[in-house]
Parts: sequence; structure tokens; C-alpha cells
Amino acid sequence: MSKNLVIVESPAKAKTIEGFLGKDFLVKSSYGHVMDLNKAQLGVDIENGFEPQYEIAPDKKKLVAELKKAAKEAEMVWLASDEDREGEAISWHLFKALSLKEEKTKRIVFHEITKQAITKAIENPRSIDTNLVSAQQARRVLDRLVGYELSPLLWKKVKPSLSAGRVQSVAVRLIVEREEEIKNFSVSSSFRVTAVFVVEIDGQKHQVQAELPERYNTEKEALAYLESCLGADYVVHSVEKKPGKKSPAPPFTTSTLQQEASRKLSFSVANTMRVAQQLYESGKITYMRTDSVNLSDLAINMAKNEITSRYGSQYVKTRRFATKTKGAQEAHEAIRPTYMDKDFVEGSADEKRLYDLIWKRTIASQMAEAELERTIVTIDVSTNKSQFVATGEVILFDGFLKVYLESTDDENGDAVEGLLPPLKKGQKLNLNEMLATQRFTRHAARYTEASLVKKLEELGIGRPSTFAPTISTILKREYVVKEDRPGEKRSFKVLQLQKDKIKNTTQTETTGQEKAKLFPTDIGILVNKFLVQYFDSIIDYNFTANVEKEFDEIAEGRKVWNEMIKEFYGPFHKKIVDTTENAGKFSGEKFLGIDPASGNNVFVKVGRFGPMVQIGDTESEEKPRFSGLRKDQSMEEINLEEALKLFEYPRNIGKFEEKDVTVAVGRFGPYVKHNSQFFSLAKTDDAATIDLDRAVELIEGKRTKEAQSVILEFEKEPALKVLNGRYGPYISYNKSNFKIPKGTEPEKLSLEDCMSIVNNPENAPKKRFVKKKGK
DNA sequence: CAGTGAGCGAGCTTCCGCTTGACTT
Repeated sequence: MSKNLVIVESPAKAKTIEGFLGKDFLVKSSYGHVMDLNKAQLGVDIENGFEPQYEIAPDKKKLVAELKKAAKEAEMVWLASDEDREGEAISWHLFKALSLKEEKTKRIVFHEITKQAITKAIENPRSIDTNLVSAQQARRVLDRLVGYELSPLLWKKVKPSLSAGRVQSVAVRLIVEREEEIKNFSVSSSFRVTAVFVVEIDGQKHQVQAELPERYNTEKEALAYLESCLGADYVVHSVEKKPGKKSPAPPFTTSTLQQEASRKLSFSVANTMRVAQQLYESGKITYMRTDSVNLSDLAINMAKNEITSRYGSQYVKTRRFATKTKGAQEAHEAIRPTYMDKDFVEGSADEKRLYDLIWKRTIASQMAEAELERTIVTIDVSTNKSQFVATGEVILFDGFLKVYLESTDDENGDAVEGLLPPLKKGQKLNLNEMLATQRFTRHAARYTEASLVKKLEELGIGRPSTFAPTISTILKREYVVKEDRPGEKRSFKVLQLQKDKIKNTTQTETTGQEKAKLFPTDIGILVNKFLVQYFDSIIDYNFTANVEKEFDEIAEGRKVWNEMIKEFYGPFHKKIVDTTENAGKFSGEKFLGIDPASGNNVFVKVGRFGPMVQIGDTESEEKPRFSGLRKDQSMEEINLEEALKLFEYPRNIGKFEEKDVTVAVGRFGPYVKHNSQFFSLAKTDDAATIDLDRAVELIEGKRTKEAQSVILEFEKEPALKVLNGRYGPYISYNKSNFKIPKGTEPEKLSLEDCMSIVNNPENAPKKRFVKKKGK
């Protein structure tokens, strides 16, 4: 039995700390929050000062019992959750859930996992900060009220199972508004004039790239300019040198790690977190969910030693970075390697690459600035008043650039930059060629997962632990999709001046190509429109920032948490009631035209199962006909003709084995139906042209496949089969499936064996995995 | 690498923020 029980949030942290503290200390983990509001209800007593109805999270019951036992046996319990709002609440919840006694409980905090920091923390205990706990409670209750009152309203007015919340709804809004901006963007073009000069210096030939600062709006003006240069001489007018410096970026936080891993390694945000978690658990990096750019003294010293021994002391420049992020809580260090002298790790390829990125970024953050010299050369044209400008950048001292340079999201790669030869004022240059190239303006870039995270963080919305889950949520709700889009070919004009002749050519380029970008869906657009119309204040970009200010006041004891909630809830709830009663169905209905066959109106709108086309009015006596939109169609873009085409199915294409064969398009794509069985069309098939022969081929193909997938059948019990599925052999019985125990050969199972597996209550299908029926 | 194919009738869905395992259909 240990005299002392220390409770931290993460088990990996517990393991490390136990090593520092010795025999008298038992270190356990709470695995995050242990108490929360009941999921099935509102969980807030509105009538009674918004009293939260906490319960021990169902999946934490066992853990809490264990911790309770350990606490009872210990002489002192040290609550060592993180020093931020959530961490303080975790300590408070532990105090309650473990029925701790005040006289044998101490609250301690530390920001870095070193023996020194922990010893110091143990020497300086405090009590739980109830103001900070109240601030967390306000945050929790506000999010619950917003989420659990807005979502049901969406179920009523838009479509069941939808969700809204302080964070996710703003994320969707950003994507929807960016798409609108792109849709409304009008492309314009202008001509950019560039020139390549040749100069001989000390017997060596050099090229000089230069650009005209002015742009010409039309081809005619560009041509006129080129013509004005015919027969011109080009002379260096001035050479200006400017010293410059570049500084390294701060060490990684969760969000900057996600951004750089996306830009440099093409990782999704979720993948970055998964890989970082593996590195953390194996002790290779510090904690990966952090908003702090701070490094411990120990880390800075390790970096300093490492830089000195690798590159020399002139490359060292240690710094402390300050966090600029709104609402940062800084309970942890920045993300860095645990041991700076390890510049690589064993593990999967992803782990190696992510670790390499973290190592470089951390080391570079403690290195000297790069010293540059920027040269600007202006070049006179003898036949007109214009001047070309050539710029060059020379690195005088590479500094941190030796190790790492942060990437940018900027897609503009047009700049002409590089090394310039040593030019002098008055020097004559020979023109090799001059080009006037048509360039088009570009709309704002669509969000990637990582650039969305960046934007959310800038707005102070969401936390390091929620960036990745927020993206999963809006994808799962089908508010947005992550997609590639092929580009379109576009032609552009190039005028070329060479050897005193002007040539006019048309070239083509690909534009608008997108890779892994976030696009709003019809549902996302509609839900956003609803929320903007009725709950503008909630999905306002500043809503979080404003309530965060109030949470801070609560944390400082200057405001009472439930008074703040009351002030918010009054008008909010009134608006909910008002909208429930007065707003009609919000289906985004759009009239497309008249169906020539029936003379009925054709609409596109969002129905119970998503976007659909409706022929005929809902009020009319004749029952309207419905058809869901295909995945590649959108309410925005569909026209009458395409809408009517959806009703050409099911189409009868003949008889097979005396039963009708029909072809139709469902929500899983086109299929053939025969004898109430379904057969998906292959990607190469076309539902519009498929014939009976091909349909029969599909039917027979599936039959043979099915026959092969049956391992065992029993005469006595036709409802039971042993099948070979995607996850290996399994037992199918009355539409439920059961795993076969490890080590048994499926071919040798008897009916009795199978029945005992099926009837074993341990194998009963678990509720949370039961597929939701659309009925 | 299997399964799915509705059109609102019934019961359910839902939030954000802390943390890890998880072995289904």
C-alpha cells in the first residue's frame, strides 16, 4: 500500500511521473473527465439555478471504483490534473466522485514533466479553485443548452438527426460562406510582362529575370507595350541592396502541427493526431494536445547543446515564444521531442516522418536568424519610360534555415526570385525574350482540414482536443464533404517579343483543380441558412470570444456563473420557442419547372432522407412522386431535365427465370433488381443503357460469389449459416452475425457448436453497433 | 472482402472537452 495517491489525466504521464516519485507514491490516471451531464436528457435544471445534473460517465464507472479504493487506502490524495479550466473541473469531479476528504486531499499542478517540476509541485500544494470550476461549469452548461435545444429544432424544421453547436456550426458556416464567395467571384485577367536578359560579366554569361511592375488589362495594351520596346536598349538604372532577416517559427502546438503535417506530409488532421499519440505513448514526444509554444528550460538547454555540437555555437539563439492564440490555456509545453539528441526514431513510416518534422521545428526554433541580402535592380528601356525590376535574394548566413522552413498555404507561385549576377549601374543588358502573359485573378482558396483548424483557432473556437473531432463531426453529419475535383482547361494568351519580332500564341493551363478540400453539401448549406436566419448571434464568429470573456470573469470571481447563464438563456430560449411555433418547414424548396408528362410542378428540396426531387404538390389529391438526388448532384445545380431523368427508373429490361428484371438508381448507386434481390452495377456499367444480358451476368456473378462465401449450411436450421465475409468467417443467424472464437476452424463447426455461440449472451449483438434502421 | 434500396405511421437523434482503447456486421 502506498502512502500517497497521485491522479493525473493521462496514463502515459502517470507512468513517467511514477518513476520520479518513488515507492511512497502510487500514480494513477483519470483518463480525462470522470463526470459529465447525462447524455440522454438536457441534464441542466433550468428551474433551479441551472444546476447541472452530473453523473459518473458510464464508461468510467469501473475506473472510478478502482480510484476510490486506492484513495481510501492512501494517506494523502494528490489531484494533479492539468492547470486549466477543464483540469480544475476534473479535480473537482474526482473529489466528488471519490468522496475525498478535504484534510487528506491536495491539489497540485505542473507544466512540464521533469523531476524538478514535480517535486516543486508537491512542495507547493493548494486547494481546488472553485471559481475556475464554476467557469468550466458555465462553459459546459452553455454548450449543452445550445446543442440540446438547437439540434431538436433542426429535427423538427429541417431533417432528423441533425446537430448544431457552438463550434461545429461555425465550422460549417466558414465552409459555406467560402463557397458562396467563390461562387460570386468573377474572374478577370490582365497581362503580366516579364523579360529575360543576358549579360556577360568577366567572360561568363548570366541570365537576369525581370518583371514590369505595371499590368495591362487588355491584349491590345500589352501588344502596344511590346511594340514600344522594339529596337530598345536596356541599361541598369540602379542597384539597391537591403539586408534582411528571417526568424524561425515557434515550436509546434496542436494546430500548427496539424497544419504543417498537412502541408508537408499530406496527413489528415485525424492521422496527425493518431501518429502523434503513438509517439507520445512510446515516450518520444511531449503531450500532443497543447496550445502552448513554451519550452521548458531543460528542453531549451538540450536544444542548445544539440545545435552547438551539430552546427556550431554561431547557430544557437535561444528564445521564449509568447502565445498569441485567443483563449489559450497553456497547461502543457509545446510539442517537442522528449530527447533532443534523438533526431530519428524507430516505428512506422508515418511516425518517423512526423517525428522528423517535430524534431526539426523544435531545433530550428532555438537557432539563429537567417541573414539575407535582398537586391533590387531597376532596368531602363531606351524607347519608353517604363522600368523593369529584377529582385534577388542571397542568403548570407543560413541560420535556422539549415534545418527547417515553415510552409505556407499561399498558392501563388508566380514570383520570380533567385540569385542575381553582380550587376552595376549603367551596365548594358541584352534582351533574350520578353513575354506578356495573360494571368487570371484567383478566388479565395477552399478550406483544407488543416486550414479550417487554423481559422477556427484564430477565432478562438475549439480546443486542441477538439479540432480533429470537430472535423469528423461535420463530415459525419454530411454538412461537408472532403473531395478532389478535377480542374478545367483554360486557354490564355502569350505575346512573345524575340529578335525584334512579336509572336502571338494561345496556350492552355489547368485551373480550379482541388485536392482534399472541404465542400459544403446541400444539407450543410440549408442548415447554415436556417441558423443564420434565426440564430445569428450563436453562430456569429465572435460568439465564442465573447462568452470566453465572461468565463474569464467567472474564473476571476467577478461574475456568478449561473447569472451569466441566465442572461444568455432567457433570450436564447425565447427565440427557440418562437421559432418552434412560428417558423415553417425549412426544406430549401426550389421550383424547377413543369413536368411535361403530367403538367405537375417539379421541386427540389430536402426531405426526410436528404435532397430529393418531387413531382406534384404536397397539397394536391394525387400523391406526389419522389426521387432522391444522386451523390454527384446538388440542389444548387440540378435542372428540370436532370430532375426528370431520375424518374426514368425503375425501368423494366426484360424477364429472367420468368421474373421481371428492372434497373434503378438508389442511394448506393445504380442496381438491378430481380426476384426482390439487388445487384449493384459495376462502375463501368451505365444504368441508362444496360441490357438484359449484362444484367443476367451480374445476377449470376453474385450467385457464384455467394455460393463461394457459404462455408457451412445445416438442413435442420436453414436460418443459420457459416459464411465467409470481409472480416473473415462468421455465423449468420436470423439476420444477426456472430464472431467465431479464435482458434476454431469454421469448417469443423457442428450445428450444436454454432448454436452455443449464438446463444451465448456474451456474443449478443451490442447495442451501439446495431445498425440504425431507416424505417 | 458483405450488407444496404426509404419517401415520415414510431422512437431516436443532439452539445463540447478531457482522455484511451476498441474486435462489430
